[in-house]
Amino acid sequence: MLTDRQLLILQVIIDDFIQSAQPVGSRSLSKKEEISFSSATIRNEMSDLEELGFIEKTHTSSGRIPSDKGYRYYVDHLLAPQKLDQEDVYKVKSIFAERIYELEKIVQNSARILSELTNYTAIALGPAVRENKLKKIQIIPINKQTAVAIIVTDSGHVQNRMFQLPETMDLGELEKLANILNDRLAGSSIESLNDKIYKEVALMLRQHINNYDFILHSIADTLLIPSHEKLFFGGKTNMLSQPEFHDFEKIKSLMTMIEQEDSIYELIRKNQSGINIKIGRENNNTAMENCSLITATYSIGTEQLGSISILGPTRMEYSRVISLLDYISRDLTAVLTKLYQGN
Amino acid sequence: MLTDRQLLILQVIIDDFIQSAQPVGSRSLSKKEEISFSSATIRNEMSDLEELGFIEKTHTSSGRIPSDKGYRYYVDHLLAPQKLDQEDVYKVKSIFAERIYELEKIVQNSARILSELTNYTAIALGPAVRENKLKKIQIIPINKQTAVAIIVTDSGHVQNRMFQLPETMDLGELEKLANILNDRLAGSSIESLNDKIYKEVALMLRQHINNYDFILHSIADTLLIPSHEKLFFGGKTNMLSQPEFHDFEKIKSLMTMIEQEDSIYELIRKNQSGINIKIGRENNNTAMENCSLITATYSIGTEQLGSISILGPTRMEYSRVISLLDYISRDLTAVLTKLYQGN
DNA sequence: TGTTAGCACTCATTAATAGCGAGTGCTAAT
DNA sequence: ATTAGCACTCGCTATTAATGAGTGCTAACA
Repeated sequence: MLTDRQLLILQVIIDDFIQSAQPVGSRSLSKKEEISFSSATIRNEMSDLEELGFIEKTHTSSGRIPSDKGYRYYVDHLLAPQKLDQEDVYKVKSIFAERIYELEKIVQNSARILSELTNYTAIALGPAVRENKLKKIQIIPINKQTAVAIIVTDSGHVQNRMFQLPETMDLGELEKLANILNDRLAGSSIESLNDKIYKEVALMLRQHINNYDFILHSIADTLLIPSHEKLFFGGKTNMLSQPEFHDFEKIKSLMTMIEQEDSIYELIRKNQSGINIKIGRENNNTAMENCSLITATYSIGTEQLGSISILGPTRMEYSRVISLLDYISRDLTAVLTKLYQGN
Repeated sequence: MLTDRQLLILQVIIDDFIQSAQPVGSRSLSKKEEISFSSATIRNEMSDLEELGFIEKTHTSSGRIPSDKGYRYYVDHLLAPQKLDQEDVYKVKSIFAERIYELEKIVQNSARILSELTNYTAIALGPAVRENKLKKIQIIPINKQTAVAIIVTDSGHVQNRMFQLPETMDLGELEKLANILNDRLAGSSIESLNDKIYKEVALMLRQHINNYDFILHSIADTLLIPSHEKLFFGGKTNMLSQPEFHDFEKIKSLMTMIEQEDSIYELIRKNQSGINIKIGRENNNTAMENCSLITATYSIGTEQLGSISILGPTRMEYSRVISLLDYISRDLTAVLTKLYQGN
């Protein structure tokens, strides 16, 4: 167990390093007003803290920097929740100022604002449509060979895809097709559609529609949900300004990873509701070794919809970011719940 | 006018620099097999070429590098069109291998493949919907207060937006609204819709729809086309690997510009059909000082739809990039024309 | 007269060197 | 238990010198 003095020193080291990005030495620590003992005492304590794994040296005679473990302890035990100042609150509120009814736009806005507020990179995972219910399927012929299928969910999400028509299909038959699909599938969850088409609708189609086999797969494909929800980014290039990324290999691997939606999705996928914090190597990703990721989820009622994350250096302003994320996600949840609860 | 020998030297300097990214000196030039005169002679010629503005020195005793003007001359007069090798052709063909009916996906694919083939950044400007004709407007109520309007064009493009309903609006009335809109607007170009709604449809709506004024603007907004077509990117981070961008300020301003869709749009907006080449400062953008942009347009029939560009360092493989872009854009135009011509 | 050999000069780059300063660990005195 | 003191480490910066790839200019040559 750490003594009070060790805690104090750890906290001051981390606060200082977050601010300066420079290793913190015993002498400069001893000058701080919070600290009333000599640099020699601090050196002894730092030596212990290092042995315990909370801080590290960059070389034998350097000052100390926090380790992942140090940040973890800081985040779990030492963090004083920061009050947002008026300007922050004002900016966050502006996300909801416009009357926007599309979830995606709101979420996208949140990412942008958040990145501006923090100067880090914001990543928002768009609302899941998996559990949305099908409102309506429209099939609209474009020309003799092609038609576009449009599905609309009960949250107003629209998704569409073109497919090829069999030669012989006429308008009446297309309409019949759409009717059957709507009769059978309206109200079903989006994620179940593809399944249901084969299990419950196929037979019906076979009876009523010519060229049934030709069109079945096209339709089924159309109803498939994308492998993951949309990702929205804000401040993708902000990390270029962080001193820890003034190293070409580091920035390159990070930027390349950010461009790869799959790996980003992998990073932010599983999150319990509330605030989730992954520090440095906890992210299990070499490109993220010097980064922390803080994620907050948003919901409608109790149903978790998506998440908003901040990606910053491990030397991140945890307190501020957590406060902001917490605030935004609560607001987002409240607004969305009010808008969409109990359709 | 340049002598043949000067042309030869200019060409060899540029070819060498494109390959090596290092200033080219007289001695190393004299060793090339194409060149059969002494380094002293070359120095004299280079001195002239510099005076004429085709090449530059990085410092008083350095080798020469091509200037923007040098590249421009090279591109306009010296470029030998390069034959694509089998592998390139194969990869380009793969863009069209899948049976995809959505223009946007094809264009997006082109950008990705092109960036992989060149290791530069590819930017595709999606198909313009401005001149598409309206196929159908659908209005689908989501709940008591909101509905989603969906418009479909004759090319299968779908665009949708949610809007708020007046309290008193019932289903029948919504349907009536949709019918009026379809009657009046089907077949009109997308860019004219917003206008027409106010000029030609407003009166009709006023007569038949309660709360006409409430809904008019919502509908009109929905029919507004976005300020510019979609942009698709490939290889956004490729420029990080170019030696000319191993400078933090440069890479930062370039990446930041790439993230700003507006400025990218500004760069690639106006292009005559065919291949367009902008070298370095010709782009009129400080972040692009060390970049060239080569753009090819694609069309359906003779109607220009969009463009595909390659953004690379001024020291770019012009010959190869031009060949690739030319090839892809022709293919794209051919495929699209075949698919969509004369709906 | 166009070409080339030769030479003095420039400048980026690299390696070696030294001094500075911020830091440490350890020891001994308080 | 705390602290003053001291030797030591190491990154950083500046200086210097050597190297080498390049230049421009001049004079000789074909």
